[in-house]
Amino acid sequence: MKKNRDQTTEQRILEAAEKLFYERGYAMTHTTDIAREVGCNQALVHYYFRTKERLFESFFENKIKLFIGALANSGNDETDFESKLRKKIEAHYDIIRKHPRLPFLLFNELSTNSKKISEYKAKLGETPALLLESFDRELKEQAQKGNIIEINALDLIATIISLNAIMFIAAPVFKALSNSTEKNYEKILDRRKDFNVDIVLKYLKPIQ
Amino acid sequence: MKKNRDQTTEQRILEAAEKLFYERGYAMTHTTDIAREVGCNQALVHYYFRTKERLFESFFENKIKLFIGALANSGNDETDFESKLRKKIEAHYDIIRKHPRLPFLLFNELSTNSKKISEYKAKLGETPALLLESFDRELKEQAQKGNIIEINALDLIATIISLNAIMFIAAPVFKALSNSTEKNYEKILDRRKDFNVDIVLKYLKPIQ
DNA sequence: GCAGAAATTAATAGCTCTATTAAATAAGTC
DNA sequence: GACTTATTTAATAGAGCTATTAATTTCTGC
Repeated sequence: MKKNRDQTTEQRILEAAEKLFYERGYAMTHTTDIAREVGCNQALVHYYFRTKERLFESFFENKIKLFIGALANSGNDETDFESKLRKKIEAHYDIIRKHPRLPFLLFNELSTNSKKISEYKAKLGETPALLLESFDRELKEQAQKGNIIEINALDLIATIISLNAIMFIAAPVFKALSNSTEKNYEKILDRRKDFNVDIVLKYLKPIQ
Repeated sequence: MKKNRDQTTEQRILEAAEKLFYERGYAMTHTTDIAREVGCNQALVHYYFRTKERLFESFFENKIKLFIGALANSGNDETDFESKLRKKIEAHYDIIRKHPRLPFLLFNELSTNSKKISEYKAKLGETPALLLESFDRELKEQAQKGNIIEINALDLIATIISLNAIMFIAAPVFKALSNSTEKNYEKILDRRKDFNVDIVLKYLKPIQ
């Protein structure tokens, strides 16, 4: 246990946990596995994080922020609404591509653990609701200007998230279905980003 | 253990398992829980299904067929391509609404268990690939006729599946985010079916 | 280099879960 | 009703998991 690749043991445990939680989810990842992955004693995992639950929380919160942040914070410097939206979709897609198992884990934890929803709701307070409202207003404005059709924020966000996540959530299925090698599938993923932007923007475009 | 509501014990076990597997997934559902749900001894679960794994398989296969079948078999009697596609999307959406946890479970099992992919690939043989090919041909035909833009089958299927699944996969999040009561969310789900048809058909429509 | 703090390990208690086995009960069958 | 088979239960082996504790090693400042 001295492979000190410039990382503290705590960091290495967190990383190993991250990897395994992504791969197998919470229930199927054991502190024993994490220790084995790191190459340390299993008690050490508990020494640093006390419980498996806390360890999980440690990385889960960051990931949620990453996921939401991509949509909320990207493209806000664009003046043109279409460019702004495009940037948001692309940034969100890029984050997911970097963390392909993230959407899945996110939906999983938030839907099997209904406590967590209320926890995060309490923790985040009014912020999400306010963001949603302000996005709703923006969409209404843009619709009145005739730039887009009428749509509510939730529908649009759901659409973006689903389109961006699907190729990763269902990757094994699609890979098998299309007889894709890893490289081939990477190409499919490249294309898909533009596809998603196109489908959203085309839907929003008022009939000419 | 004599509440014989016209069902065999085996069926009742399978149903209880179904319910719990949907709610909690494979790992978090225990044969003990299933027995408690049924109101029988835990050993009985093993008596009928031998292992938890086999019990899981027993219902999982049916569900996969349900999911794929909705897309593959609906609307095929329509002559008009657009109507056909509309029917497929709607049927698929309806199945998911009836089994809201199905997409999630499906993606989960197929992505954590890469063995299963090859298993199903072996079991289903060429059928999926052939279906995909024939759908690809049909899309090319329709594109040549000028009825739709060019698109490959995988992209289209991925789009439909993702749009149809998102409101269910992310239901707890969206419910919390929109401050929806159960009834309110049902209304959102009603609307969403048409929304999904619209967004797909609008994307496919050639620019006029 | 030594005392005290931090990091790490070995060992294990205490649970929980799956699966099996043997015994008990219920349900046919002739 | 006796015999056979099917269903159900109680008990438990055996494995694996989390978390804790106490002991050991490594590090740090003086």
